[in-house]
Amino acid sequence: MAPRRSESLSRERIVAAAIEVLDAAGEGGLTFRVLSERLATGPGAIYWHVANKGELLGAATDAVVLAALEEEPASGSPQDRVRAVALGLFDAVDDHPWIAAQLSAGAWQAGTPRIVEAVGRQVRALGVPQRDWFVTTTVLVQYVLGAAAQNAANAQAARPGTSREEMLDAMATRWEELGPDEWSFTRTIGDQMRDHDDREQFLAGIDIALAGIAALYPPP
Amino acid sequence: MAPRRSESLSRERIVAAAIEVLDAAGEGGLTFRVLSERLATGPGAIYWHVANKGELLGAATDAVVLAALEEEPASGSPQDRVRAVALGLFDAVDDHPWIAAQLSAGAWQAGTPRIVEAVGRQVRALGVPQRDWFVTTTVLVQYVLGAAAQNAANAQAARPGTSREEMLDAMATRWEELGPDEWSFTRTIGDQMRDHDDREQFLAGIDIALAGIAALYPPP
DNA sequence: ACCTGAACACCGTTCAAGT
DNA sequence: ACCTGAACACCGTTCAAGT
Repeated sequence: MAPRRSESLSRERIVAAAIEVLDAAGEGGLTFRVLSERLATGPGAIYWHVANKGELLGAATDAVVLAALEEEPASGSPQDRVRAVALGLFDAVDDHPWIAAQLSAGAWQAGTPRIVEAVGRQVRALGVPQRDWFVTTTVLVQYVLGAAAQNAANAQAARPGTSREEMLDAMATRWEELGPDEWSFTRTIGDQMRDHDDREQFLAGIDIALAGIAALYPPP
Repeated sequence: MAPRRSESLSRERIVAAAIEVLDAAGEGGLTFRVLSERLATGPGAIYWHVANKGELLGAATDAVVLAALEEEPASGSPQDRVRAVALGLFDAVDDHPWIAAQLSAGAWQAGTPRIVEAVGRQVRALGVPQRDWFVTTTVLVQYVLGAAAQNAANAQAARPGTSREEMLDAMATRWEELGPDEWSFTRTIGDQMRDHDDREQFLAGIDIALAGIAALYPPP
């Protein structure tokens, strides 16, 4: 059922529709034909408002990231606020897995400064000396975006019909069956991989980074 | 000039040719038609050895990752060996930027266990208690892959004709011109972003993680 | 078993023509 | 200024037919 054309086309309406399509069908499912049908126009019409598919994906990612950052609470310790920003982005990637590729590839797009600002303020509050603000903040942001992206990819990787548990179990079993010498480490962590919780694992990374920052820049 | 068909087709020859095309023309440049022309066959022939484009990209990524890990030295402190593995992957991504998308998306493919093994052995040597081996190793691997991927994306983002310096300078200037209140942090790190070195920045992340591990699991 | 190459069902993007 | 929709130049993938 083609939706009736209530309002005229606009960049915002196009981006909103693109997000719906992406959430429902993934990046491969977003097509100018599908999108224009949903908007009750022709494919060419979209190009009046958006330069190309890449820009459309970028705009959709930005919208999702901005929405995620707005929920960020304005109080708590710097550590807690870093965790809050990180978890907000983690959940956003979880809800919209297609932004993962954009975040790790689209590199420092329009939405990224917001993330930098949100994280950087806590880095400053943590007592990191000014000359290391950029490095420290970037490291945190890179971890958050990179880890969230890889988590989303893992979640997507399951072939339809296979649950997360089945997939983890299969992979853990494969690891446990590796050669004893060449794989002396990997063999032993199969059951930890089977049992782990993605969110906890992600937060453990934040805690390692925060502990490292505290160790390198001890508060007075 | 179409190369003469010296040997018969094989998965290895196809993957090797794919890597050459990818290095020269990027992911968008890899086409079954281009590839088959280079191999002096028809596009259909490739499908006898490779299931589809995704599998081909995965195999190419694996080959590059395995080659990078083989250069890893077998001596040094655990910290230095973590740095060596990390830098090896960083450089591999730098030389073959197209693997970035694979590494952050292809999640735990065939090459990943090797990375886990290489990093995990050092985590073990660092004295991390066994019950935290999986989390700690995964955090390090996620940082390495995520940060390397984002660095590659940044390097690629420059439009042809723009140097890295020009791009960084333009971005730094944009940051410095942001509103004083809303962007009180981001405004101040423009010059650090202008001057930073990608490799050093990447290694700083490793050092923060190692410092965090040392703080959370103090050696006896 | 392995390769050929035409054909299929798509894509993103453009653009003359309309309003 | 904005929209239409046919057309262009591609894709990945399949498959009957060959060797």
